[in-house]
This record gives sequence, structure tokens and C-alpha cells, in this order.
Amino acid sequence: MNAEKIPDIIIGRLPIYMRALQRMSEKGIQTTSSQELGERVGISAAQIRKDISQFGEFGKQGTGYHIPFLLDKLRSILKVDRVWDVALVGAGDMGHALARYQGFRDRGFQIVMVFDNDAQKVGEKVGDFIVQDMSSLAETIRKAGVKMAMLTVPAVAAQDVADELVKAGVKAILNYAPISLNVPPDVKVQHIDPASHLQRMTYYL
Amino acid sequence: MNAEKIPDIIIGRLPIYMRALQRMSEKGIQTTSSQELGERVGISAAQIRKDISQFGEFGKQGTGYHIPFLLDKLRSILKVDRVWDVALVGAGDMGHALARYQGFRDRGFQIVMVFDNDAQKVGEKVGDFIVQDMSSLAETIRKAGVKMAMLTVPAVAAQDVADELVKAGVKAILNYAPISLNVPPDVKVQHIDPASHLQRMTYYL
DNA sequence: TAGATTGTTAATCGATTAACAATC
DNA sequence: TAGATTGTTAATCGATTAACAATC
Repeated sequence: MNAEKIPDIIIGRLPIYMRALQRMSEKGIQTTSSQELGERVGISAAQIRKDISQFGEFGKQGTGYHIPFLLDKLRSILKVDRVWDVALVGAGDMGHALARYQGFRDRGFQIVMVFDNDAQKVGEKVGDFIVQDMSSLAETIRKAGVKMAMLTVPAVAAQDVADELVKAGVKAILNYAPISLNVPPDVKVQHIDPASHLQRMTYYL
Repeated sequence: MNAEKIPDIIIGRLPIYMRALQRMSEKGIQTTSSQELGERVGISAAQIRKDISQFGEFGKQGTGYHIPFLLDKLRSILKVDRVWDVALVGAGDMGHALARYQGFRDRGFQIVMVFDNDAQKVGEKVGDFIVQDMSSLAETIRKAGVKMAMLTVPAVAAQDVADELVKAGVKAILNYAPISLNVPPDVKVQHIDPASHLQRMTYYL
């Protein structure tokens, strides 16, 4: 392990490596090389070796990386060797889809509460959860010590909700609203905006 | 306009600028500066000026950028000054959410067909569309000349479907399955994987 | 005119790649 | 031992920032 600051761009690639390693592991593959992994994820072998070596010597010359071992190391580096509680705010179609998605659990996350400000939706069931009113958001999140949230509210509401989440102690927000959120520097935001992704590709068409 | 090759990293920032400019425009703001836009999106003013100037001189010294004009230019650069037809493959929860999402249209996209391989779902209505069987996918897409697709099938099926899409002439895939797709170099893939985004943030918690 | 802000150049900073000794 | 592949260094490449003349 290494005390120096690791560039965020490297941190961003680790989940991609993990995802590929998890697939390989499921197929029963025990060992891989930077070369093979690189071909799968579209990243050069040199870069993969360099990225991984920031955190320790996890491979063996001549044979490569033992997948379960490397996965454990990456999980521990990214702190997903545990299950994080996540609050979901916004019980629209996207909120429903996320609440019912089965793929979070074995990647380190579970939704534990769902909020919406629509009186029609409050009390309704979404996935395994009863939708709670947004008025109770800050208190409920703070009491439960939840540090992560997914935001699937309309763009006009997103900044206000983000402010609430920050007040409630949330430190990481996955934002589905098509708007850039302003948050304090100690709060991380990741953005998911399908239209932006599509726009990035049309340039090349 | 400029014939030199523009780095993809710049192309990737243009949708972020557009998104912010569109919000400002909706609020009736007519003019902005690289400084102001930068604060909104969390990118330095120098970088914004440099990015935009790759494509022409769209600003005015002393006053900044006229938002509707700049938006038009960006739309035309990214080729979203039109509406692209998009095929949606996978009529699960996420597919439903995307099919019903109203935010694509005024950012240059519309879903025009929905596919699934589940006999139970074929014929069912999703948003405004009747789910079609995947066996007709390649032919239907090719006939319609659709060049973009969103992929919301399970991970195990994603690569096979991607291969089908490529065969059908699709050149841009927005992939929601948590797996790295292998496609020919002339086909663009963008990845949306909420768990990866969350994992990228837990490192800092 | 004075103030503001662009577009662009040069300097800096950071990321990627190539190459290879070490070693399994 | 011979072959393969890591971890790491140095070289290259590319992206970001700072600064400022041009000009609205």
C-alpha cells in the first residue's frame, strides 16, 4: 500500500477492472494477465499494470494475477469489501428501476430507503420499500447514518434535494438529473445522463 | 470550423456545456462568460474557452457568449441539430424507464422501437411502443436505418445483442449492462453502470 | 474611453507508453 | 532452464493552466 495521493482517473478505472474480473471469476477463470484483461476492457496492458501497482504488488512475474486475490484487493481499496447503505430520492420510473435492480448488492451497495415529495407516491411500495415523504429526508438519513444517495428527481428539484442531502450528511451523490450540481468539495458527485452520452457519440456518426 | 482532429475528451465536455447552457436559456439568461459557465459546471474558464475555440470564434470580447447562438453551434457540432432514431433493446425495468423518459426529445433523440427476447413481453406495450421479438431485430433496424441503440439486457446477453446490433448497422451503443462490450473500431460504445459510479466514490468516503 | 472577456500562445503539469531488468 | 509476465523507470505524448494581446 502507498500513502501518496492516487489520481482520480486511476480510481475511476478500478471499477472497470473489477467488473471484468468479476465476470471472469464467474466463468471460473482463476488467473489473468494485464494483457488479457486489457483486451477485455480496452485499456493498454502497461496502464493496467501501472494502475494496479500503485497499491501494491498483486501479480506474479511469469503467471500474472490471481483473480480472486486481486478482486479482494481492489474491493478493499475501493472500500466495497462491505455493503454501503444508499438512499434513493425520487420514486419515478428511474427510481423504480433502481429500487428493483438486483445488481447492486454484490458490488457493495444496497438501497435502504426511498423518498418522494409527491403525496400520491408517499406510502406506495417501490421495490421492497415504502416511499417516504421528503419532509422526513434529512432526519431519517442522518439518524441512519447513510452517506450515499441516488438522485432521480426532475432537474428543477435536483439542486434543492442535493442541498438537503448534504445537510443530512450525505457525502456521495449519484445524480440522474440532467443538471450540474453544486456541492461542497468534500461531497462527491457522479453524473448519469444518457442524453449526454448519446450526444458524445453522435459527433462521430 | 477546423479540420484538425478534436480530442475525444473535448467532445465529451461539450454535452456538459450544452446541458448547462440549456438550463440557463430556459431561465431566460441570454449571455454568459467562460467564467460563469465554468463555475456552474465545475470546469476552469480557460478550459472552456479553449474547448469552444477549437470549433470557431463563438464569443465576443468584453461580453462573452450569446447563449442561443452558442447552443446552436454546439448542437450542430455534435450533430444534435436533428432528432436521431434510437432502438431500445431490453424491456425490463430500466428499458421501461428509458422508453417513458421525456427528456430525450429536445436533446436530439427519440426511441423508435423496443425489443425483447422474452415471449411474455413481446406484444406488450412499453411507453408508446409494442415490444418486438429480438428475432426481428437486425432486419427491422437495418430497414429503418437506425444507427443508435440503448442496451438494457442482462449482462450475459449483452455481448450477443451487441454483435447483432453491429451486424444491423448500428454505430453507437449506450450500454446499461455491467460488462465491457467488444465492438469494431467504427462502433462507439458508452457505458452506464451505476454500481461502477458508486464504487468510484466510496474510495473517498 | 475604461472595463471586461475572448482566443491563443507558451509554460506547466500530468498521464500514457515503451522498454526492460527482475523474477516466477 | 526457457518462457512469460510483472513492476518500474525513463521517454513521450497530451491536457490543463496562466498570461496577455486583441478587441468588443
